[in-house]
Amino acid sequence: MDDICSGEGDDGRVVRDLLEHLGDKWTLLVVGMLEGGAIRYSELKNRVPGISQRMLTLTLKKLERDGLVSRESFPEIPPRVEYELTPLGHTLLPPAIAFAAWAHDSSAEILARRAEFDARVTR
Amino acid sequence: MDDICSGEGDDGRVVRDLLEHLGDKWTLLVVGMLEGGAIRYSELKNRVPGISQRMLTLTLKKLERDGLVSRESFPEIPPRVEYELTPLGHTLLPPAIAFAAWAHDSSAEILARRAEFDARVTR
DNA sequence: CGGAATCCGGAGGGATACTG
DNA sequence: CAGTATCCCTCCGGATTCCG
Repeated sequence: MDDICSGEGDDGRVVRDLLEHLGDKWTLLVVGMLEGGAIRYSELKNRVPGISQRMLTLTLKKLERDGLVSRESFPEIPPRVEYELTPLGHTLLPPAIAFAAWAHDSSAEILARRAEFDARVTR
Repeated sequence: MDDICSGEGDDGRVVRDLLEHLGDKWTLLVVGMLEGGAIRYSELKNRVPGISQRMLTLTLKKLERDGLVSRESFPEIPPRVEYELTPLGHTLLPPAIAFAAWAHDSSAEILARRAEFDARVTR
């Protein structure tokens, strides 16, 4: 398909940028966690195991900047901030889920192939 | 969906690893270029604009190790090496294309939101 | 032609401490 | 609680050179 490939034109560039953009260590995980609806910062942090405050904040800000996630802060004590997928953000869900499903379904075979390959090379 | 999320269990770990694995700078692009069938190293390098020899080699080796790509070298002069998606590799194509299509369709709106956001913050 | 090996700068990202 | 600010270090990945 040309969408993935095309080396020429601004279009290809943008697509590549987005791919790289979403492909970082945390973005897809965070998006996945937002599937269920609005959720607050600390809850998000709990559900994405291993993420640091710094990375969670940066990831959310990036997503907010791109219009994929909306942020609402409630001036209470203690403070509460909720994040939610925007309509645009929701459109990302199907491809992301398809991707995750593929990874889930293929992981066993991939691990097997990997072990096979390593055994062949190590010897 | 649990597939993207689940923090517990080896399963979640593997999926996350694969996501991170495929999410690097070049892997998806290379897979996309292989859609059309077997293709040789230099041709691949031409079609993935901006990739270095090092990264192309590393990416291909990683894909080969995971059983997504097969490598066949022809002992000729000059040497020729062809890469091709394995059946397992082909199963990655649909999700990857869905992803690229999303990026393609959404890029305009994302760029708009980004500009909007930046204007709001910069002021 | 198709790599492998080496060098190297800089971004990515973790840990920690502080603030409103 | 929800961040921000700093430090610091790993390792990704580009450029270059060498080999079969």
